[in-house]
Amino acid sequence: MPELPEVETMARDLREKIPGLTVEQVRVFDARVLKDMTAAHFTRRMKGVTFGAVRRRGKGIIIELDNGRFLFVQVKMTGYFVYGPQLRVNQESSETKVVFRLSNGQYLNYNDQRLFGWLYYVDRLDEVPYLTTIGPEPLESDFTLDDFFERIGRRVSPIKTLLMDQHFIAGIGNIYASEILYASRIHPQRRANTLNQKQISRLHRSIVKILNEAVESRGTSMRNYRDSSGQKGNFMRRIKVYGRKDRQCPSCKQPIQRIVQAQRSTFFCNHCQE
DNA sequence: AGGTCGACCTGGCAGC
DNA sequence: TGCTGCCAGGTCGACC
Repeated sequence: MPELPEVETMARDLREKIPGLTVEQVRVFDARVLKDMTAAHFTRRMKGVTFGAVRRRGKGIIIELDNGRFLFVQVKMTGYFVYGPQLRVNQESSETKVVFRLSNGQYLNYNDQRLFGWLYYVDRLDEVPYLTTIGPEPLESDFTLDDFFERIGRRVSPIKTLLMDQHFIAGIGNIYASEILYASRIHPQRRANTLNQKQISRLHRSIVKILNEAVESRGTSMRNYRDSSGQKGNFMRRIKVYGRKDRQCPSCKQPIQRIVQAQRSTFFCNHCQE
């Protein structure tokens, strides 16, 4: 899915567009995206509600509602929003699962090809297990080197796997884990507790730098990802290793390697990363 | 406690 | 042209 930078882009786009707008009509095309709720129930709850503040936590989008409730969205691998005028029926994407008609005459579609994503309608955010268990936000001030250093030293799992563990740190997924480790010159199979102080410091700096740059670029579009206007993210151009097996390392010109860790592809340079 | 693996889904693409 | 198998920005729960 969309990782932190892509979800941040989605949240920022929604924040520009939907606060203050009221839901006039809801159409559910596939109720499998609704968490613990039938289409009828969801429609009844959402109709007449006005959207409030929008924010991101980890890879989730939190939308406040004027009735004190929340819409929480986990887009997982292929979920995304489309905002704009109504599409004619035969132009509507087969990926469109839920459509909200808004009080300004515009439409907000939730699309999701693989149906892994979820829309939660909840009374309180602590009803969402994901939100109560995920780790620190890497772009917030409480993501300090001291704390990171202290926690990383207690973990024995390979560093790539650990970076993707949302309980350890929120928001990093498969693309940025590879990119961050390349920038840090750390081998993805290194056990977390074997990293020295210098490496941990480089890793901490790279996490913040890469994620910030990717947010500035409105994310990465390898395949499916699009923003709510249908545009691709621009960080693709700055990808150094992800998806580039057998291509040259930008630094040493050796071929990029692909391995599988925890059932996910990892890309790295065996020469530059140790 | 912490790690690994299958399950949840659809669709694009390479190879035969 | 099929067909098969592999691959895909994620997370949860069952198992060791």
